Amino acid sequence: MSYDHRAIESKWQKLWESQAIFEVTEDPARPKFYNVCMYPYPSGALHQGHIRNYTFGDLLTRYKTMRGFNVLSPMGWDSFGLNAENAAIATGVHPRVNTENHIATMTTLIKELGSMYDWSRELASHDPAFYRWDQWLFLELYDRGLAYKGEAPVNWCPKDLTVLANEQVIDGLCERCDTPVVKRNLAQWFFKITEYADRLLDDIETLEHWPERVRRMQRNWIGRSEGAAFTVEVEGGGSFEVFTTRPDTIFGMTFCVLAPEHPLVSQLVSGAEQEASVRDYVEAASRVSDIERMAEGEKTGVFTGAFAINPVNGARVPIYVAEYVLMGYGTGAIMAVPGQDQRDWDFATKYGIEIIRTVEPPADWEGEAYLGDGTTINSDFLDGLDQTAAKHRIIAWLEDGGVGAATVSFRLRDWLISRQRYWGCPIPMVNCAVCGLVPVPRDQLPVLLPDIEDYLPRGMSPLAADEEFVNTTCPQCGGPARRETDTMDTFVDSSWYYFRYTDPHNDQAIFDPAKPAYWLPLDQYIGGVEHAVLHLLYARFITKFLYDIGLSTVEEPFARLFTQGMITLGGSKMSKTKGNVVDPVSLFASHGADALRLFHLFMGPPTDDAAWNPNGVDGTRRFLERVWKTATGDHQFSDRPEAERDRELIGLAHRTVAKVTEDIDRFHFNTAVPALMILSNALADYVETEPRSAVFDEVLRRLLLLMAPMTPHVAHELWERLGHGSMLATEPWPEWDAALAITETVTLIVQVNGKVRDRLSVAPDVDPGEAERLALQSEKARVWIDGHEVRQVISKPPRLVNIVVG
RNA sequence: GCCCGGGUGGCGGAACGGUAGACGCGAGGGGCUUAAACCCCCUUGAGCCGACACGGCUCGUGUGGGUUCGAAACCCACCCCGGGCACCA
Repeated sequence: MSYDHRAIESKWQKLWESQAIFEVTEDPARPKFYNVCMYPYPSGALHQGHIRNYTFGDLLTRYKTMRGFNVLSPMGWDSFGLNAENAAIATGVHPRVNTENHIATMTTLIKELGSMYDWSRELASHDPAFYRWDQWLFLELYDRGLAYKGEAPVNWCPKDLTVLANEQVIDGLCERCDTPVVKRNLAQWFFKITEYADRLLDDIETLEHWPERVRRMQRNWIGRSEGAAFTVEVEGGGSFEVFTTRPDTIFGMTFCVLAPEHPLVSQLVSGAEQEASVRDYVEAASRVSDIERMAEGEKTGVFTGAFAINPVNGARVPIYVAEYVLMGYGTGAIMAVPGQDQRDWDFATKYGIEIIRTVEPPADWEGEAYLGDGTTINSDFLDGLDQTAAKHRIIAWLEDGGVGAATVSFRLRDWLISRQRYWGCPIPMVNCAVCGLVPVPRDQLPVLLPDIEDYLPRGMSPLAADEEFVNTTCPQCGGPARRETDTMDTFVDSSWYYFRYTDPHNDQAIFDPAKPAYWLPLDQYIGGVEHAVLHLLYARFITKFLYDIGLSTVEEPFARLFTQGMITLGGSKMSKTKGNVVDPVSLFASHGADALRLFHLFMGPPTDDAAWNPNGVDGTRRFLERVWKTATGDHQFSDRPEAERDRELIGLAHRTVAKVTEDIDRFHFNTAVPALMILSNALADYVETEPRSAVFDEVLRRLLLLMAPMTPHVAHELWERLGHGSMLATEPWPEWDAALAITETVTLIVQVNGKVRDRLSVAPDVDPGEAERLALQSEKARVWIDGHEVRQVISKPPRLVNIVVG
């Protein structure tokens, strides 16, 4: 190999760092560009996904810097969380020790990639200087009723012995350990994200530079549905609320269903002959995990013995308890309309319940429940109306009678933030026997996470065993009190860390609002698509909250979101469990960081999953070798018609600048790289022997400028060796001249009936008549034209002439 | 079931409705070398015609239709792969 990547990479990494090129402050004179790669969990290893992420991010940092932006690109650590704690349980080493070792290792590796950050702003969520403000944020939410403790059926992972947010349950399984999740009634801390549901949904429309896929996933997740809620009286006393999206079908309600967890159930059956069977059913339902519930194909349920009164016509209908109604959605109770709902149809059929159609199905309808539009029937004063009119009419009727109202239901639940685990941010609350729940005063923050010996989860936070931590005095009455021992979900940390980057060392406030006022929103946020609904939704929520309390000038934190694809090998995601990991760090040693970076840019569209090619980095290294050889060789220029050849090469250089610029701007890195290869190959062909020419120097200069953000070490080294005194990283990005970018000749395609029959070389500005004449004269085309009538000639000079013959 | 993406050589992938397969990997052949590696050159969608060579023809972007002078791209139907959501009332 002709260049020593180890030597030049470490040389330039040191220079960039010592010259603090990527350390920035607010500068109103320049346009800002706030660029963040999602901060990593410090696992201790750098995998290909990280490399891909940071290569894209660094490319942008460097590119935007060259384009004159004031670029902030910080780095930090998502350093709380279950992984470190589980590792601690396995090894006995304190999570802090492990975490901090991992951070040190990963910092070194990230620097070896040549990826540049403003390290003066580094933060870590396990640092009390950071999590102190998690606690402060919690108190702000608490003061406004947006953080609350409530008993609710929660997702419980029996293996990790902790609760999970809805978003952390995948197909009924714990997202970390794939254990089936069960429901438990527990007192837990929640953030009231549902209060923001409408704004979170509506503002998705403003996120025009987000991938449509992520926007759709968030819309889905929030799951807004419009309908009506109304009260159903129970015969003999009592009532319950139901929610429906189809109030127009109310006359078809032939039974009602309560969720097994519905609070009215036990009251309804108390003393009834059905009491035992209903209690058995509810008991059985509570024992199975959601995944088992879903696996049940057939709907099951049990009659309560009670009857409800349909408010619209006084009909007496049976009340059932059935698993297919979920306590977690709507009101946990439904009016069942088997004629217009397939689930209700199935249930009614199984239990012999009456079915009334209230919407006229099409004449040829052979299905069961009819969900489509039609004329309303069997519905008294709604008869003859279409669905929209019927909905309006019935809602007005419900409202007039004080029975119900139009309402909106969300699939989104409040965000459950408490975790019964050790390695997280303590919740800053105390329980006083006299005063109840009392917030820790802000001047007593942070509530420090104590060092403990035993992190084994026992269904309560390990902190509960630390008497010294737990026992405290009540901030209100001074009497004895006990601290909250749950810690916060790590997604609380990540929902605001990008604010903290703008003022990372502030020990008086979470940040000075003037700082994010300058930097936010993020101009680019880059990370994996797996965060589409978790982190990205929570972060939007917290930003809106910070906006509401006057700390943020923006309601949406991420102006542009880029979600990168995964790296796959042998058809599946690279992962330790699959055993198909290619360690990127060994490639630093063998091929160098530049070659690895370039391959990540080259391997395919950045949004798509990309298959790892074991020989790919060989290829990009070969390219860099050729550039090196071309740039450093002693060249002679042979006799040739110089002017024309020079113009061609200059033209290509200008076209390449245009193409690479455009491709970077639209994140098409995989097509920018080939453009560089073509230019460098042309340059290599151009040189034969010495001495250098001005054209060669100019084209090479441009090539190195274009390479600077992609393969910064090689580009900087060659830049220096060619005698440029400046630092390449701060050189302005090259411009291009459209006049020079023009080619001498272009290929004119001659088609006959749409088939290519000849290719002619013409001037780029050839006029339409001339192009047509040349095409019609083409001998190769004449073979296909002669003997036929020319019916039409489509002339699109200078690229194409299509001759239509009959 | 509903909602999205996507199907192009041996592989990753290019291609404003206008030369399909850029660029790279791999493979084959040749050169360099005592030899190998590196490196350099040539070939590389399929089939066929022609032949010293230049060349030429037909087919070809999941399948079947359609629109168009012209379709990988636009429209309709279907098949397959990937993802998201899902007893959501």
